[in-house]
Amino acid sequence: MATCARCGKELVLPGRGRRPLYCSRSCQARAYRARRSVVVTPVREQRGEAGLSRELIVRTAVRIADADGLESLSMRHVASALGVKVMSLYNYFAGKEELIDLMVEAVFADGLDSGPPIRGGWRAELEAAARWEWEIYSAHPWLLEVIATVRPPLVPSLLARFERGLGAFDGLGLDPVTTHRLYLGVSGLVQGLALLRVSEIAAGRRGGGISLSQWRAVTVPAVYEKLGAGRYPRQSALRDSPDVLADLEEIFTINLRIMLDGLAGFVETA
Amino acid sequence: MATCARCGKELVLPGRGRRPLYCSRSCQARAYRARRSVVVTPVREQRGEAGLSRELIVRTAVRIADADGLESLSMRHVASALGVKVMSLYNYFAGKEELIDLMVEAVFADGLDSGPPIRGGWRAELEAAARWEWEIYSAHPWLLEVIATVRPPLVPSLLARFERGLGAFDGLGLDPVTTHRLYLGVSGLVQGLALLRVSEIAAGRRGGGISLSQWRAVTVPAVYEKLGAGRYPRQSALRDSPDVLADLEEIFTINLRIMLDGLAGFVETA
DNA sequence: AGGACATGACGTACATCGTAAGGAGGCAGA
DNA sequence: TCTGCCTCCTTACGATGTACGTCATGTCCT
Repeated sequence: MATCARCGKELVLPGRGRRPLYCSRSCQARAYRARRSVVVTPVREQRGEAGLSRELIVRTAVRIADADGLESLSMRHVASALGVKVMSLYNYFAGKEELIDLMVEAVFADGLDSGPPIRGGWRAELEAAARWEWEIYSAHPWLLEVIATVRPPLVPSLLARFERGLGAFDGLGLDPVTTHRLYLGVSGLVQGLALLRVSEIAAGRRGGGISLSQWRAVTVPAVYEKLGAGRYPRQSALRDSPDVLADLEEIFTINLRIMLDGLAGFVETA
Repeated sequence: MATCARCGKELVLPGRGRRPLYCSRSCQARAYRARRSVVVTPVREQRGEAGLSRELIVRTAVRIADADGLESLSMRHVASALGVKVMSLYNYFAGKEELIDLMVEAVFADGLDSGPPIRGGWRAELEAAARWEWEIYSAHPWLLEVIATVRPPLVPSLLARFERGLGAFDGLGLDPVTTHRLYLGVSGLVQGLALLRVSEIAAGRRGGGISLSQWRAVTVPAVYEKLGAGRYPRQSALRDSPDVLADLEEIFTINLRIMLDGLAGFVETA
């Protein structure tokens, strides 16, 4: 009397080979899913057949996150953008976290190998790395939300970028730990300034249909007013200054220069 | 024939005064809630009566967020920590966003007026402001998540901090726009480096019960391995370096010094 | 004194989220 | 034709934020 290889129920039909037997196709499918663990092998994709694929799903998810922000990146949203039902996505990813990991990987890998390595000494190389990171956060603001809320995305392409950034310090005679610290500083400055853009964009989205400047025009004076006119003279002096979002490139440029100046002093004395 | 002041239905009983009349207690309550708009006036609280209060709720929410992170800050969680049902909280806040605003306000206001203003020139003042911001993000890692995902929290205490920070540049002869840019640079560096801590902590929480170092020990070599041993020599050299989390104070100190050095050069030539 | 209003705690209900569990059926090889 | 591999699907669950309405208190005016 043979039994089902998964649920143990007795089988009416005796098995003919030495393969496992299942009491139903459901039991068989479930055993299959348990067997293949987390890593999905996209077979159809290799054969170039139509239908879903990890890459297609990731591209769609990135497009949604770019346009509407991370908060509207729901599995249902992605699925419906692909004309597919939600649970179909789970044939390609273990869950939303893995999808986001792959989104990060895809974005950081984009253009990774393009162009020759920058020449011109550590300063030019570092500046190039910083500008590249800056532009990625500009194009994909959700990246910083992921970094801030979810995890340090230890994806290969990010490690590659990191490695290239560390390489800027080659030949300066610094020890690895110091190199690491310095590069984290430059990268931190970029990320911190990029946060300005992210939060401004998020604020704009939150304001409903109104533009950012309209939103600011409403709330900022209200806050100032509530606290007394003369209490914040320095910020009041900024009322007619360019909007932070409009001034962002200038802010980035001037502060990157300052940081690199400081670094120059450091490597000279070291 | 009088009508309900809210829903317009005809009333059977004619009104006797000139007050608005309502067709039911529900209509009256709803009109009341609409009338008091967003700002809630906590009357009981003033009288020192027991029960809920905005401040108590905010304190509880901050405690939860400090301990378990922003993602486990749910209204139900806060309510149950207070021994209260969920909807009771909505008598004190328009919604979760307002609660979070007040959490930010409370945290930034804490210790705002303590101590005399720092003397010792712009550099000492800036450094003090940066260190203070750094410590706040250390104590309340969820703050950066709020900044990154939700909104620029234009709460009064934050504006006050900002104003004080801008004040460090007083007397240097810089124009307001430049001052603004420079301060955003220092603050950006602090926030960017603080992101390191936030993401490390989030990663640790994500790993379930295991500690951060255990998690790293598992995943980081796995990533390295998958990509070939010699492909990331500079990061491989860091394998035995102190953990980022352990090294964070050093990373902050050295990079703040570098940034301030760069700033010194800037203000001298300006 | 009596009734209208202010205030706050609560129950119910709903849409949306991630995703676990399992079923239906196309496909390829035996 | 059968069997296992693989994909897509339906159903369902628990958690979330919160709209709406109800009830029980106070408080105050007449």
